[in-house]
Parts: sequence; C-alpha cells; structure tokens
Amino acid sequence: MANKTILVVDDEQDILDLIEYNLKKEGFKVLKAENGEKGIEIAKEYKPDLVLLDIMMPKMDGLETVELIRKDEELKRTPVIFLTARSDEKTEIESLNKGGDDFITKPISTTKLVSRIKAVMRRFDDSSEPVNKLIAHDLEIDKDRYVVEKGGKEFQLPRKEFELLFFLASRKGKVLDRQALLNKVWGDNIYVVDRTVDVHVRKIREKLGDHYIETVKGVGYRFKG
Amino acid sequence: MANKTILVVDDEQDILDLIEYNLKKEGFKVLKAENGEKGIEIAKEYKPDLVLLDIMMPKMDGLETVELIRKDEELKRTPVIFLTARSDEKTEIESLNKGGDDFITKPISTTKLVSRIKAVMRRFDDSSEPVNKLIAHDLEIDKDRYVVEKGGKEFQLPRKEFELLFFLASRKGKVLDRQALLNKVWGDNIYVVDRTVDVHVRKIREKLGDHYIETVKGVGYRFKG
DNA sequence: GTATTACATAACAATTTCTTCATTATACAT
DNA sequence: ATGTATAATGAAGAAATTGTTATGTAATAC
Repeated sequence: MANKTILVVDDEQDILDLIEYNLKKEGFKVLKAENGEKGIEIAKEYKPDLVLLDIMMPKMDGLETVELIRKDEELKRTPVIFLTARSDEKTEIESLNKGGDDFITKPISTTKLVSRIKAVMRRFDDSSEPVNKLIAHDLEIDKDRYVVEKGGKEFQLPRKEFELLFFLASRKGKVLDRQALLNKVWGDNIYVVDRTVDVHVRKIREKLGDHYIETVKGVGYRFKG
Repeated sequence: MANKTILVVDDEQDILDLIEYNLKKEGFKVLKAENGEKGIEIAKEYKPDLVLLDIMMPKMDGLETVELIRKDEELKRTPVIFLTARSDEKTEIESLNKGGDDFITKPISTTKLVSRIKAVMRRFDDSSEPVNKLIAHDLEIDKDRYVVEKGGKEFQLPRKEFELLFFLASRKGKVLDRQALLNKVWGDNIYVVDRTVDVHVRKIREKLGDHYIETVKGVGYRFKG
C-alpha cells in the first residue's frame, strides 16, 4: 500500500495542505492541484494511483473533471474519491455515482479519509498481492499464521471462524448477508444451511468479544468500523 | 483473482489448448467447449466466472451464443469476451451490442489476453460495485453499511425503516403513494395494510427528526428537496 | 484405535421488528 | 366554523430474526 501516489484537487489551500500532511504521514506520495484543469494536467503527467477530488470548485468542478478522467484512455481506470461538503444541496451527489468510486464529506476525519483511501485502493489494486495481515481496532488478523492477536495475546481460531472473521474484517463496515458470506468463505457451490454462519459468529464473539462483529437484523453481519 | 473459472468456446482445438495452457499458468480453472451449444450446456452446469467466445464457429456462432447467455437468468451477468480473427469494425460493434464485454482479435498475445480478462473481471467483481450512498440535506444514507449518519452521529435503523428512507431519499422531491412504497420497499406480492407505511414514517421521524419526510395529504409521502 | 477438535444442523429461547387497530389530532373543503 | 377525510399516535400482539445450547458426525491428533 505504501509508495502510492495520490493526487488531491481542491481549491482551498488549507484543505490541500491538511490532506497532504495526513497522507504523507501515512506514507503516500502526494500531488496537489488547485483546480480541475491543473488536476487533469498533473494526472496525465504523473498517473497517480488515486485522485481525491473536491466537487465544488470554480471553473471546472469535480464532476466535469471526473468525466474527463473517465474519457481518457490512460486515466479512466484511476479510482476517484469525491470530497464534498455535507448538506451541500446544489451538488446532486445522487447522480454522481457514475464516475466516482466513493465520496467523503467534509469536514474530514483524517482517519476515515485514510481508511477509505486504502479501501478503494485495495479494490483497484492490480498487483493483487493478497493482503495477509489486517489490523482492525485492537485486532491483528494474520492469515499467514491463522492467528489473531489482541492485546499481546494470541488466539488460535479454527479455520472457518478465522476465515469468516478475516473476510468480514477485510470488508470493514460493509454489511454482508449470510449467502454472501457462505459464497465467499465456504465457497460458491458448497451447500450449507445459512444459519451456520450464526454459530460461527457466536464462537468468534465468545473468543474475542462481541464488539467486533455487529448484527444488522434482517440483513446480515458487519465488521464494526 | 485466482481461483476463477473461465469457459473457452472455440471450434479450433489448437486454440483451445493454447488458451487453456496460458490461463492455467495464470491460476485460472479452465473449461472448454468446441461449439456454442456445448458452451451453453457447460456454462449452465458450472457457472464460469467469465466466458471467452469465438465469434466464427459452425452451427451456432458466438453472437447467437451470447444472446442465449444474456437471456438465461443465471448466466446473464457473466462477462463475455469475444475472440475473432476478423478485425473489421462492424463485427466488433455488433458483438459489443449483442452483449459482449470486450473484444480480442486473433492472433492472440497471451499477456494481452490475460490482462484483458483480469480487467473485465475487475469490472464485474462485486467489490467494485457502485457506491450505495446518498446524501440528502444533512443525512448520509449508506446502504453498504445500513447506517444513516447525521451530524457525525450514526443511526442504526431497522431494515424496513432504512429501506423506506433510502427509497424515498433516492426519489427526492417526488411524491410516492403508499402502494408504490409498499411495492418497491416491501415487494410486489406482499400483502400488508397500506397504513403500515405511516407507522414506519413515524418511526423514522422519531429518530431523525420530522423535517425530512413530508406528508402530502391524500396522496402519499415525499422526501423533502 | 481413541480422544479431541471442528463443523453443521436442529431446537427453542430471547429479542427485535413489523403489523395492526383503536384513538386522537390535523388538514381541508364547504 | 363545522364536518369529513386523512394522518399521527399509542399500544399490543404477531411475526420474523437472531442468540444460544445441544447433538451427531466428520476430520484430525494422539
């Protein structure tokens, strides 16, 4: 994940600097542009791994900018995350889903910003070296050793429990229904009653505590975060 | 990306073997069929993650085959890449219109083949689904997480309430009558008294405040905006 | 071969969510 | 203003969903 370049496009210098500071702290390289036109120029030249794009900008706004990105053969696959002021009525964000891969509302919590960036990058990562170590809250989930570490203690979960936890944690925040979990953890053409998931969730909670996996009744389960 | 199954349909055994060899080297599982009919059969049985389809084949050609795939409820979402010797534009356009997702001309560079396959799969991978998030006024309604955020606070609505809110917000400004809401949120052939909607609206208002959903007396409800 | 562990499933208890209905309040037309 | 239709509200019971425990079987370790 390190060594990736992120282009930040925003007309407010303060925000540009703030984001730059936080991303550099995380090990990203950061490029800056104060409007859409310059953003496109820089993107074409440096091919960033991800673009953070403010929606409200003078001249060329974020929506126009992303359209240009999506039309450019070399840039079209670059993930774009929008920045937007919450309760910003003028920008019809509903319709913008077409070109963006996520969006984040200002004011920005920097931890949230970084974790969203990482999540989006993971989705787009070509090199696809599988991630074998997840850190979530106070858990360290190590798939190489099939071990979960928490507060200096090591927990040895059985395979299914471990893989379920790992998968949930790798989609942190997203609600996954039982069928999706079965398909991804158990395998596509395995036939198991879907309530089996419940029992495994319970065992995980028993061992690690019940504040990691949340139940969304009627929908599925979600790793907190 | 590994562990995916690819069905290759081509009438030339040499090409079948060549592609199989290269895809297996990349870690894909490979199924083979020497004509469209068999291809469909195998696809129905094994549900491959992607189909490589030669356009020029005796009996049923690739275009017919993809039409059948697109009509089959279980297969219609399977990505299809066409193979063809012809490099003329008409065929290309026609095939993409008929439901292909990409197009590769023979002779095939195997690295190109693999990278195209990966690209198409990435487009279809469910992790890169569009973002299910709405912003309306000061609400952030996130269907991935089944959470509503307002002023930094997260609200966990029960399923029906959430889905009702989401649906109303996704049609911001439009008045929807109770029956329409029931059909869209509850489902077409579910029988519940239409006043049930009222109760859910009330609960949403209780939790988030009553200035989001407006009542249009004698007609239905409308998300403000 | 036996003991142990992991796994899937079923049963039922606990909980939450959903639906209904009766009552009260409100908007609207006359 | 008054009456009528419609919606809001409160509260109860039904339905749905999940948590939990127990049990049988398969896989693995000893």
